[in-house]
Amino acid sequence: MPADQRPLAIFLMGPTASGKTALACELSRSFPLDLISVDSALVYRGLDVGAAKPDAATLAQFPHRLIDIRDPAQPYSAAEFSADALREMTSITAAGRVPLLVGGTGLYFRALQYGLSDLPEADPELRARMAGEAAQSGWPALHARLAALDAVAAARIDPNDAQRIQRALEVIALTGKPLSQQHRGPTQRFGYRVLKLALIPEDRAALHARIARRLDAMLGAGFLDEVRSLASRDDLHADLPALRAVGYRQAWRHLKGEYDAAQFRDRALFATRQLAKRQLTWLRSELDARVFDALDAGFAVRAEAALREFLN
RNA sequence: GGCCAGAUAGCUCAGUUGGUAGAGCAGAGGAUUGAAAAUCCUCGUGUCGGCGGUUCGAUUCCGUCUCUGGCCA
Repeated sequence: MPADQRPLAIFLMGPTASGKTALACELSRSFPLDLISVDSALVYRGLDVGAAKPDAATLAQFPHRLIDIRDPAQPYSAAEFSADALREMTSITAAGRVPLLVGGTGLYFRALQYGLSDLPEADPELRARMAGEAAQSGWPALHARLAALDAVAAARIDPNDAQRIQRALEVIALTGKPLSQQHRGPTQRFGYRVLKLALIPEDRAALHARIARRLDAMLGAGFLDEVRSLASRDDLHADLPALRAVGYRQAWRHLKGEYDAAQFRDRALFATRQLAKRQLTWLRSELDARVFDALDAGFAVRAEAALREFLN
């Protein structure tokens, strides 16, 4: 069997508040790495403090690609990420360096590595129409319609899962073909030989404590002012993906008077912990990843050793 | 000190005309094809505050004690 000639790439994955950014910067001191962010919230300009975006000084010293590439009024998507990341990886590799993809968005990592089916992008008008219908008759009714058009997809999608029912119907409307009959992803294998590093905190309670400390730090660093300034724009609203991000959604409702300060903090905390849990679920399915305990001192040294071995 | 109202799942509470109890939130696990920090699914035995009494049987009724609110002194 011939040696694997594909260029190298590194994935650094972990839940929120696990220390991914710090490790990525640390590693890029010692190796010829260029960083690409894999994060559905960091793409938006103006989501800084509350999204735990690396600060300007850090970004100046360790540039991350795919941060601040979108206005919050404009939704981004996994498909766009996949194309953008591939393009950045190509350019990094061409420069003789190694891309390090760091982030916590499981679907983005998957879309990048395994591809998505060749499907049409979201159609806002169509979605608005379906949402209006659902408000009248309920999502289970639309699910029933989906069952008639695409039984396989309907069996997989829960009658209450508005988002997936909507997408499945949208694909049929736009292509005339059921979602379940569109094959998934490019058949060729991924163009990079990947080392996956997973930062998984073993001690959940300790992760929760870190999340709480970080939220309080965000609040002290002007998180609410940041959201106030977003709220002052008249082209932004609560249904945009950027403003549904953890913390922002709760801050928005607080500023609208729905939650008092204490409720806001509690709900933001809950939402962040729930995010971390879902991220960990993604990570457990990454069977070929090298796992490091993010809360264990010395994980950086071991990650570095793994990287050195991989790059040589 | 007196009167009244509470005391039930980690939290907020519902309920049992007496047959040992259930919601929301939190938490855990899972799914994940252009919104993914999204969206959805599954998971609830807890001295029903303590001790006595009545009863076949008390978390439920009665007494008493403790604690927490409120009102009156």
